[in-house]
Amino acid sequence: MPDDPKRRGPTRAAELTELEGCVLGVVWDQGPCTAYSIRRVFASSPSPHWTGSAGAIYPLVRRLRTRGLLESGDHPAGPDRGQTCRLTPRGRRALRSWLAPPFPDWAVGVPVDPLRTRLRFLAALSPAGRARFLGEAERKLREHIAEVRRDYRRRLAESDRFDWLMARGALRMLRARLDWLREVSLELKKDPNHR
Amino acid sequence: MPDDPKRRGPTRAAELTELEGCVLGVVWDQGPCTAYSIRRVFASSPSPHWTGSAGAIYPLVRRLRTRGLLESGDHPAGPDRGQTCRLTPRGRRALRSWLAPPFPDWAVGVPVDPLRTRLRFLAALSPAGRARFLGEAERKLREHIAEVRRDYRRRLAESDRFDWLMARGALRMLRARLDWLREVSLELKKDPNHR
DNA sequence: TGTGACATGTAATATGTTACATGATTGA
DNA sequence: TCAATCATGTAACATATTACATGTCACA
Repeated sequence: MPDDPKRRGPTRAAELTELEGCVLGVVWDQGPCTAYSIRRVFASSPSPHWTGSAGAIYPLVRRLRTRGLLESGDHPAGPDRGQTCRLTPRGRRALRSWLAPPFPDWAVGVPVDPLRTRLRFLAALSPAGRARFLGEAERKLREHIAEVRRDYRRRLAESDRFDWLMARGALRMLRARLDWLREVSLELKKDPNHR
Repeated sequence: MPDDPKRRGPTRAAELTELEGCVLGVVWDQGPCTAYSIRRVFASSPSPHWTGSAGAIYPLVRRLRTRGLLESGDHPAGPDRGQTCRLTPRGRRALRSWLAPPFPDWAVGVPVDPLRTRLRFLAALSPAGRARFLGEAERKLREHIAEVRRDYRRRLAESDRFDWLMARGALRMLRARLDWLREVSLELKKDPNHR
């Protein structure tokens, strides 16, 4: 194999992974906070991409501390209750450089979509199975859109402008998927048995 | 932490990861083929999500063989040149059940978008930095759309209907992102300094 | 005969998940 | 006081990446 086509790394010393960038962003956003409160942000976010599992966050925060991007302060409820962390100047620079252009190619590339992935192999199902696939996908997608909308409305009060814009982006994405599913349905109805 | 909010597993014995499902799909699609040819499919796919690295594919194929989802045959160029693999009946069932509803929630949820992720923290940049972010993102996104379109046209001859539908989906996704970026730009122009 | 592409793998490494362990706090 | 929840972690595990180690084949 050419052994190079889409390399992601090696992570230069100064570079951040997505999760590291997000964690710095959360700390920047919240001000001094504990690892646990960072976890809660991920756990309560509507995106299922990261669970904010303890085994991810605690070691990661330690790593960022070691690299001098976070520094610790005392916990407001007493020093024996763990530590809060806040951005160092270097951490702030790292956040900005993760955030800002130039973007890696994969960040701009086609986003991964598990439904699209599966559709590639849809011909492996019977025509009836294909119809079920599309029906179920459309149903769950509509449900999910409604849920995102609700969540977004519920958070309107606390959310700033960028939260709002993110939600708009997520909804645009979901609607594009839904439109696409309907297009696929129409296409398959024309000729359900065609491979 | 509630220690449960978005659990992904534990992978039941019969379940497949995304990559495993895709590999079964590729084998189903291509008929008997070698691990190397599976790698090539991933490496040449326009999606950057998996590199099809040797260290991922070879052990994975072995795993699927052990689980009885793939079985090996002789290599057409001689038995000392490795083995081809093809789906067993169980493998075919596994593929169909990975493919078909019910879908896991995260498969229908908002797709991950690194640009959207970053935008959440855009307020950490200066107003000029924000403008650069949006300009660069839009530029690279347009470039990428053109590239996907070219790739799609180039493959038109060899591609079946589902390839075509996948490409349509990818383009819809990319266009939705582009429209969103333009919406964000307009929004920020109204009031560039507002946090 | 040697150079580069093709092909098959393994090893070291990194990262994230689940599951578990532990202690403090709260409240019925 | 006992259970549930909050909070902080660690351990075992799975999986994917990069980088490396080989071997074969075409062909100049």
